[in-house]
Amino acid sequence: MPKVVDHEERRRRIAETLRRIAADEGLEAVSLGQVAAAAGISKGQVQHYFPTKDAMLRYAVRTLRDQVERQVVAGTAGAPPDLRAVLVALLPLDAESRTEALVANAFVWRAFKDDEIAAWFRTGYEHLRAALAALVEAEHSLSGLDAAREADLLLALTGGLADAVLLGHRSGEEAIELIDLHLRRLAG
Amino acid sequence: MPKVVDHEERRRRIAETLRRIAADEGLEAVSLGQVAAAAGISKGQVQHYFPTKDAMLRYAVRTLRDQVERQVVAGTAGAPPDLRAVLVALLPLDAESRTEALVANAFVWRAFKDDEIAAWFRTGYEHLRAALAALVEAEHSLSGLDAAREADLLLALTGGLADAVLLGHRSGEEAIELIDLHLRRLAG
DNA sequence: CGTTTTGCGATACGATCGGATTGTAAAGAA
DNA sequence: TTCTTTACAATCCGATCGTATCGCAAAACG
Repeated sequence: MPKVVDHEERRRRIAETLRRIAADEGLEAVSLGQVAAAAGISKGQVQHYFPTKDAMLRYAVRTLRDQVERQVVAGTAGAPPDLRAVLVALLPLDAESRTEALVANAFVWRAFKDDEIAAWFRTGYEHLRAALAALVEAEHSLSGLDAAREADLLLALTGGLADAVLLGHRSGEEAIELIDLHLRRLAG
Repeated sequence: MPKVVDHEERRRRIAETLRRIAADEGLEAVSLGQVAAAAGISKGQVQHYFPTKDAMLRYAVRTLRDQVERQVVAGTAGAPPDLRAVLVALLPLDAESRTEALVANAFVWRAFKDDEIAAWFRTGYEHLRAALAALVEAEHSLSGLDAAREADLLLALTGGLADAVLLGHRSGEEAIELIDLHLRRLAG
């Protein structure tokens, strides 16, 4: 065998390039040639690591979810689990999370045609839902509330705010204020 | 001059076909050939009414917004202006509004690359925001609230719920229940 | 009636797509 | 060393894309 290479590392680098293109120019700008050129490698090499374009897209989605989860964990690290901090961490406030949100949104609508991508988004949604419900339950100021239902509400609200921020309809500060307004009302 | 034709009517028919394809198979499946074939006309005729593909897409967005506004008005017609009814009308509950929501979502991300489309979405958002604020203000059970802020909250919440319903994460009934939960809390 | 204008079908063009094929250099295995 | 396998580059293929162009029939206008 020739050069010993870390296959997973190559795939990760290609997927990162793919996501950068998807965030910058849209998912429809993602092609084998574009990805290869942007990654500084040949089309053949891309094909060597991904049998088809769909496989490449699926891999990019899979590793994106890992990245988002890491981002949320990092955004709330050090402190005790705090409901507000998690919600704020879900907003696209810095360039990095903005890129992630853009890519996620670009991929979401592929889920309608690709069951595997749909499954990734569904489990991601369920994880987040469960985590939020647990945080609601743990918050002493929110005792007496239906945690699952409030988690659904918070998830929808934060998702809508994230879209509004992403599209420039609201600023990040406004979104945080609205989250605080809602939480204040929850607490009584 | 030959056959007297209603240009606007032709364009409307083409735009409708385009939106149907976008909803069924995604925006990337929209091509001149596909639209022409689905509309039962020739590629040349499509070109005759739209100089470029972008012009066609922009027209489709413009008329979509009119359609959505008509839908919301129709969904709340006859009755006095009712905040809850408007919010529910924004959810993709039937096949028609589901298609509209799908198309709108497919187009939203084009707004990043097309300032004209971005402007259409922005004004649509502002209209909706103003309308909701007026309804909040009019609702006697909600007196004493910051109408503009509550409208933002409601818009984000409903938007997030609409996405969740569209993606199959929540059912329409669940979404309505969550809206009611929020409204009940608003009312005190 | 003839001229001009318009609606629109047909087709050609160059670019780009995803994917398949082929060639080749490098490096362990024999 | 020789053989085999792997990493990857280069190129080709057929399909499809958006757009441009050509041609012609129909109809209002002189």
